[in-house]
Amino acid sequence: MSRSVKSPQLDAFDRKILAILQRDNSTPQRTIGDAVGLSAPAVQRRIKRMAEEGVIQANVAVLDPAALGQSITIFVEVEVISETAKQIEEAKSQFAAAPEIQQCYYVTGEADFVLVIVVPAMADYEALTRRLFFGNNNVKRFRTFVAMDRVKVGLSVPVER
Amino acid sequence: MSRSVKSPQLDAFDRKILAILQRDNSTPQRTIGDAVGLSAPAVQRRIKRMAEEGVIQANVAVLDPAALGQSITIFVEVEVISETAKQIEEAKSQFAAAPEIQQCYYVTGEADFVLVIVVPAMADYEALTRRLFFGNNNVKRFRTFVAMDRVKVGLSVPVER
DNA sequence: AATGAAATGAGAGCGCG
DNA sequence: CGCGCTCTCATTTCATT
Repeated sequence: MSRSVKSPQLDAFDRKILAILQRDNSTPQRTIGDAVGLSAPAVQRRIKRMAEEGVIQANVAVLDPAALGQSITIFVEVEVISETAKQIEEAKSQFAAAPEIQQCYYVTGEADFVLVIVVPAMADYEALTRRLFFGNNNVKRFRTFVAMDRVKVGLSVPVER
Repeated sequence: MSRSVKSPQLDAFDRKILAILQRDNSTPQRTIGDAVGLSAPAVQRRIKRMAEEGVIQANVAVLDPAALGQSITIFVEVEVISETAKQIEEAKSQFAAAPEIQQCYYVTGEADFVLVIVVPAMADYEALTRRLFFGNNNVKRFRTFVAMDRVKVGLSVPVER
């Protein structure tokens, strides 16, 4: 469920702060203040407010998948047979529950779902397909794309107006 | 360029720490220590080491695209005409440079690139396609999938063995 | 109503055993 | 690796515009 809680009213200061935090959230508030032209407490209040409003959703460490033995990134388009609300919800929760699935989008177009998957080896992906796709009789078809290069990876949002 | 600097030798403590930081990197070291069974300084040393090794690549804030007026997420498969090294590199740097493109992967399969794009409105996506795809005569074809629901979004890597 | 300066407190960083 | 200290930085208070 996507919840946009409030009407966030972001001014130019807020956007500059977000641009910095999005790149490195360990930046001291003092440093941020110098960069945007505010004092540290002012920066702190704005950050707190935006966290409460949900503009800042989380503060996370970005890890190197390869270092964790998860070196293969795979894209999958999934097409389902029946698109009843119940079955779509079922598919959503099933995909969301799989730890190998980093991202899952419900989409329009020639496919119904797009998945981004990270696994240690192709054998693991094969096992996953058996469990998730072949083991689900509502899956009509799926197409696999194996990533050879992660050209650009991130969840960064353009902040400028 | 993907740089795996070292052979990181991660033990069970490291993995537990990473699992926590990946969810919330503002967690106090003391709290992490209690959770994994180590003292705060030990946790700190491990975090520092993993940051230096590149296992921890960045510490970032995750923002709500909708709150920033970027409410549409789009998935695109791009197929190119000529796949010479030079032209692939050219396409990579072009895609990497566009701020609307959150993620770009070079893939095997029926497409050559997969893109994840975030824009304020469809008109912006249309403008982007004109610039990036129709304006590039090495692009043979592209298929668009508009996200209706972001079921699962993240860059989380499975940490368990 | 939001800011900045100064005081307080929590947590990170570092040397020690 | 854990214990202690120190010091930076986050957080609160308060006067100000």
